[in-house]
Amino acid sequence: MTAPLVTILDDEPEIRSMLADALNEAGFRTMGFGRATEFEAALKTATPDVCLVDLSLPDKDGLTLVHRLALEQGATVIIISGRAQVQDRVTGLELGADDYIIKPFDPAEVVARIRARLRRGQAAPQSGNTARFNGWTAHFDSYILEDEEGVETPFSHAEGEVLRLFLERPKRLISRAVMQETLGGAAGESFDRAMDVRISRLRTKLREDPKNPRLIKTIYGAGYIFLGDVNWG
Amino acid sequence: MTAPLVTILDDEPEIRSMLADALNEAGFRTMGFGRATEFEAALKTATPDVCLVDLSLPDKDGLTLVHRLALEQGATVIIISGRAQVQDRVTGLELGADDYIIKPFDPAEVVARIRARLRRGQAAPQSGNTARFNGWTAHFDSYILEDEEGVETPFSHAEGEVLRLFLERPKRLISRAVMQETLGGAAGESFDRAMDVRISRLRTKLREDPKNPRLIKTIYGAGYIFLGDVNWG
DNA sequence: TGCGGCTGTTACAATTCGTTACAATTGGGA
DNA sequence: TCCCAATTGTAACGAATTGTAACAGCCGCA
Repeated sequence: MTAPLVTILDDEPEIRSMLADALNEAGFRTMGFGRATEFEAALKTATPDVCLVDLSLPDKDGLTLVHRLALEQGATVIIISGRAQVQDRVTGLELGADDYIIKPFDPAEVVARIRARLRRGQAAPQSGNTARFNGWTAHFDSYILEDEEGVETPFSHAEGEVLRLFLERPKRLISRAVMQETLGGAAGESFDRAMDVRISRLRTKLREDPKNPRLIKTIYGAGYIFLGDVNWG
Repeated sequence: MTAPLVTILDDEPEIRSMLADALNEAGFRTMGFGRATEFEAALKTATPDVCLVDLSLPDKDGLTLVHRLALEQGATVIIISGRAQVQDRVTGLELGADDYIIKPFDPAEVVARIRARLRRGQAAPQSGNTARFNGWTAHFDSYILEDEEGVETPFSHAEGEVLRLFLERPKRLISRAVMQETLGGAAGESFDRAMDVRISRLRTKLREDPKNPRLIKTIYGAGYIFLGDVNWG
């Protein structure tokens, strides 16, 4: 599967390259344009998944362009603008933009917002759905745990909740209380043994030696620590 | 069609009423809550289209709640927060929020952003009667499901309803209740097994491995998630 | 009228997951 | 060091949920 394509339409070269760098690093493909006419020409051959558009363009009215993009192309459009008035934002969104980001912005936020848009429809580049650790690969979108040799073991929803919690906080103590709250939600108070059973089942799938756990370590009287080296994405 | 339902979870009554007023005027139905527990109780009977959530709640961690909402309920979640740091916004969005609005905000912008989200959700069915996903092509006008190699399998009306529902809301949890409502209409409570049978038949046509479904995933006790990368058109 | 496809119902099998019971482990104090 | 109570691991059980094969009614059509 190819990485999603993000187009950047902004007349300032520094902003273009800043965005392109951040997006490339996050696993997107990018194309940058300084003028609306160039951009429109490129649209005839490429079909971007997301269009970042600066409203203040030298050669064209940005809002009209956004409107056309949203309406005709059905593309995901995110406006980037120096105009911070509420009225500007409202009209931008009403005209069909999916988001409105104000300059100056942090590239990390732009990436996060693009991912949030893509998550709802098309494929995001493995944004938060896959984690690698100590030879294992956990696929949270397909609920599959993958071996070093590629052997696949499915895991259930409940097991996934526990695993995700561990992978989000590696090498830190996770107290029993925190677990209870994160997982059980409004669960019953007294029957916290369900927690232990979930962990036990997860350990089985991870082929942990009970006497010598390498990944999920129990801290007597406190909670658990996940010891893997986690890499998301 | 009834007006979309927006829930407001914020511990400040003035903010709740300000949002509720603006949203009602814009034609939405609203429900307000001051505590996470009340809100969670209400979720058992109501299915909101959009959830506005303030992160600083008196009785619960807002981020965890957002994560659960997005993951398990499949709801559109918009965070409203006083925390303006980029890192806060990024984590909020990564945890599944669809948008992140910073206090103080203008109600008009909130309305515009909610509309932008809902527009996306409803635009999909309009955009065509053919959908591509993971090597398959579904033709809803001719009731034909097409293989990577062009092999055609007809599907029935009932199967098409389920498939369309999935393709319109990919990668989101679709609760059993929502399915029931969208499909069966005024179906009886006790005979909801028809749902399961429809899904089973659809799975067969999609050649899913029952032990290891890659497209239609069951979430025990909650509903289903369609995992394909959908492209309408 | 008979046939065939579609779809809901039913029944039973499989799965998930919490609960329980009991075994194993830990750590503090006698 | 040994003992004991608290804590944790996990096998086994069972209730709830889900999968699906088989059956039956319905409808359109030749």
